Amino acid sequence: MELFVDDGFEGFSLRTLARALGCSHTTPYRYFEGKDEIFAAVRAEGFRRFAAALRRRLKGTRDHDLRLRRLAEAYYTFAVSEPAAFRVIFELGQPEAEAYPFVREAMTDAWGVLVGTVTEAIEAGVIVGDPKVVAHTMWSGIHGIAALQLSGKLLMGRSGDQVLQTMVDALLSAHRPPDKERS
Amino acid sequence: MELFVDDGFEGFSLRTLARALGCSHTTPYRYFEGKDEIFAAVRAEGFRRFAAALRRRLKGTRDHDLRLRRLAEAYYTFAVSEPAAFRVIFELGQPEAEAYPFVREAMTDAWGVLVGTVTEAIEAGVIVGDPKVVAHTMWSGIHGIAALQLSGKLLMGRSGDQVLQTMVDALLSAHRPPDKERS
DNA sequence: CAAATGAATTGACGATGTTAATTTAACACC
DNA sequence: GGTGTTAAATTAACATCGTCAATTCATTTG
Repeated sequence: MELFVDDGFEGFSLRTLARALGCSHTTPYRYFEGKDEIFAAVRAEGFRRFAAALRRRLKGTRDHDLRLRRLAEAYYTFAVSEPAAFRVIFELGQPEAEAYPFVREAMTDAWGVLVGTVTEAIEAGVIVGDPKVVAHTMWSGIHGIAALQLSGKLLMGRSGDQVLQTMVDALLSAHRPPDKERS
Repeated sequence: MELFVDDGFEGFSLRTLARALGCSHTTPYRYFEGKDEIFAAVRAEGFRRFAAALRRRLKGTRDHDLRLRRLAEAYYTFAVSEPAAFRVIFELGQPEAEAYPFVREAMTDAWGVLVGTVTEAIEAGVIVGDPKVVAHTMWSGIHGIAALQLSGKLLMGRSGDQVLQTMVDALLSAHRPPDKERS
């Protein structure tokens, strides 16, 4: 994953990887079937780091509203603090990589954190709606901010925090129960 | 851009392009300085199509609320109906491509449609807030849905429309003026 | 027609992903 | 300790890629 930070995304090569590892350029073929699987392995690792970062930020927080806010914050923070991992995970247009089962597994695990937190908040009555739809809406909102930030299209790169705050407030207030108390 | 649809994103090669054009593999060098500039040209074209699609959908609509909804719809529709162009535009992690002035130009033009429509709606009193922040928030929300849809992570690929509807409703209702009439 | 200029092609170089053949290392067994 | 077997790593080679230099072809100009 370090090679992605240095050489960018396209410039990644097995041979420089092998050079960095101190072995010959075909040694990785003994452990992976080719570049695609190495790619997939890095992707899976990215998903694992992502899920771990989300869970870490959630740990110890009981209040559902705060959990949702912290989840959004962790999502965005992960994107800007580990851009290489975020890119590897969310880069558009590599549908074949998810064919590897261990990538799908790591992906659904990370996704489970997001959808699970939303579902718990709905069950607790903090917000209302179809868990899947609400989860995907919130996730999409945060993801869009992170994605545009990473490609340098968000406010010319400055202060994504304010946009994030606006987004979270809007999404939460739109899904408040009509006129109930939180249990 | 067709080659991106067929061969994916990484598999694009100048030589197959030349083969498809019926010329030799170095002929493009007479018109472009290299692969990067060809890439940038395709990117600029993508931005132009994007801006054109947005303007086309906006044409003839006066009501600001409807304009914002149609803009969001056009954004999403463009992503799913022209995924190759959308990828070329919004793929993460190619900051060097925007160095070409004609790419920046096409990008700021497309961006102007989005920020302009939001600004007009704010000036008309339909929604409130800092134009830049509101525009980026709405854009991010729609963009996130489109991006996740394209990478197959949105509701397992089905029914992004419901998520889009939820998102737009949430973002619009959150920015309504406190208790005023629309002028 | 000759000269000169622009356009297109060929040839070559280093680098990449991948496969096949070859060498090196490690280990059980008589 | 020597032997056969298996795993691991290396070397060699191939097709392809982006790019540059030299060359050929075409077209216009005087």
